[in-house]
Amino acid sequence: MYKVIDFSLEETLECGQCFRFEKLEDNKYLVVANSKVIIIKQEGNELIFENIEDEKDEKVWKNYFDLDRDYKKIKDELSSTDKVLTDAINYKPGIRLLKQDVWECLISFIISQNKQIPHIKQVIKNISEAFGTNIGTYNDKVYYSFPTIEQLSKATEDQIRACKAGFRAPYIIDACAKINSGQIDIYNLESMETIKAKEELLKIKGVGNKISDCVALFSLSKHEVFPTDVWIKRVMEYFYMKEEAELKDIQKFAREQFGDYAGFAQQYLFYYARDKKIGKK
DNA sequence: GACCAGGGTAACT
DNA sequence: AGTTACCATGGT
Repeated sequence: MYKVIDFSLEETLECGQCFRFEKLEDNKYLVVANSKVIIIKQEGNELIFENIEDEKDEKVWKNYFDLDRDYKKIKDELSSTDKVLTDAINYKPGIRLLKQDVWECLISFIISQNKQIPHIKQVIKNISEAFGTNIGTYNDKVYYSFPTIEQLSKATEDQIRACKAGFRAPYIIDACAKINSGQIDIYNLESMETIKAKEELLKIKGVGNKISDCVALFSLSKHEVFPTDVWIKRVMEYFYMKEEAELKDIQKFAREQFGDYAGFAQQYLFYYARDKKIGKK
């Protein structure tokens, strides 16, 4: 059990950064990550892990939920920049940026392109069931870990297509080939400069600016990047640019406006825009 | 049935 | 170097 502040389990899981969770009840979730299934619930400012084994495990999940970071400081600093962002922060003040595994995060966001979140979750589940490891049962349902690099590298393009990945299947094959061969060392990216890490990720087919930004933010702790998807584009044009803007101009603006915490700002704005359907018609 | 989704590639000017 | 069709699949 932990005391948590500036944290909402629901907001953190539902804000679109991760895909392997199920809502069991209000403020109670099943999460699949770190090759484990955990049941976690929040009661006020208490966070309760129902099936955690030892202290080492606790550390892993504390790290996963980014519980040691001072979010009040981040939110205060971001709130001082402008009113729009203040509104977005106050709308979902309990969001935290998860620390996700870089391999799973990369493949997940390759799958995400041009897809809605429920579909993304389904395809990742299909792939895990097809190639991952049985990691336990809950409510008579069997859960599978996200496949390792080795496991997924055994898959054929047709098998991945069968998981409903569609045209993204060859991209996943390419990622497996480049990573399993050692050509790209994704577990070394965190120690690199953001630009260098992105360069490496961009070598993979189907990985462009947005997906590499998501990996950088959600698993490499590169908190200054500003992943710009359709929703972020809309919210930025609607509130800040006041006209249609190009990707590079939006990202440049965001870095100047939000500074080194641009990635956090992005996540508050994303949830806000998507929930309120900002700029959509 | 048209349109869109946490985009990116390749084939065009 | 800048635009544009197209890529599978499911929801609205």
